[in-house]
Amino acid sequence: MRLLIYKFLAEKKVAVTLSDTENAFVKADRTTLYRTIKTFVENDIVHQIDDGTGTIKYALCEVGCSCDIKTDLHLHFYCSNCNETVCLTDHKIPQINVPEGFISENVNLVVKGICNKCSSM
Amino acid sequence: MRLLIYKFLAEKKVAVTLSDTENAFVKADRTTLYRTIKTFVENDIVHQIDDGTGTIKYALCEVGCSCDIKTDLHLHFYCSNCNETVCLTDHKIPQINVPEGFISENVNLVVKGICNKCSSM
DNA sequence: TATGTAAATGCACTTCCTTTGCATTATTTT
DNA sequence: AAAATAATGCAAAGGAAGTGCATTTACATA
Repeated sequence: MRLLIYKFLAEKKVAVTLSDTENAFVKADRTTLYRTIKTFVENDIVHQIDDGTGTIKYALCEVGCSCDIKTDLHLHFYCSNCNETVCLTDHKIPQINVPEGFISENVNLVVKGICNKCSSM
Repeated sequence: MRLLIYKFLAEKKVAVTLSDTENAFVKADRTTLYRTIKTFVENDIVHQIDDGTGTIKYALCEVGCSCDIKTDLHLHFYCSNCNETVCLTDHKIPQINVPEGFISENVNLVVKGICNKCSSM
């Protein structure tokens, strides 16, 4: 099961929701998928993305990704046309300055707009 | 009613959820608050913040804010200790480069960590 | 091979939040 | 004052995340 889900995520180029996975695996129960992905997340195999749509999306981490805040934070692009979220893994998040007293532990950067596929149509 | 809600938002220094507002106005109905805030959002009086907690938060726009992508996008800081989200209006979001073909319309940047209040305790 | 233990699965249910439909009440306009 | 428009409240729907428990499957070891 886990292998199947892993494969599914690997084939998808975009981040998927739990429902997406559910639709892909009609036979399996929602809970199984939920917990499997949760296991993946806990083991840094996939990362969660909150793209502002209200539903969490998941995507495989890059090869060699350690989910480390300093090196592995890339930005995500949410297309408001096709509703897909892609990982722009080559685009690391720039250094963000926070005021005195604030300690930053994590950064989430989502760019919303039209993706390359939709803009070329 | 709208004036009251506006005042409430103005007094709050942090972004609030719908529930927060609900607790502040026990007499008013949830729907009224919801719709009022929605109206505010549509008229660029407040902006929505998705800080990754799963519940949308709202905060007044700055004076003179036109919710314009080029000038008014500031970053938000979510404190994982006190669960509060503050607008760092002085910290504009840096220029984000997206690949060829992508058209960016909006940028959402949330830094997660410990806020100044909590770090000094 | 039998069997005991741990992990994985499925079902049902709960909870939380957002959103909408509809009837009622208030407010404005003519 | 009557008509039109807007605002409110109640109820309920809808979506999604998460949990408890029982059952099944897999695995290791005696």
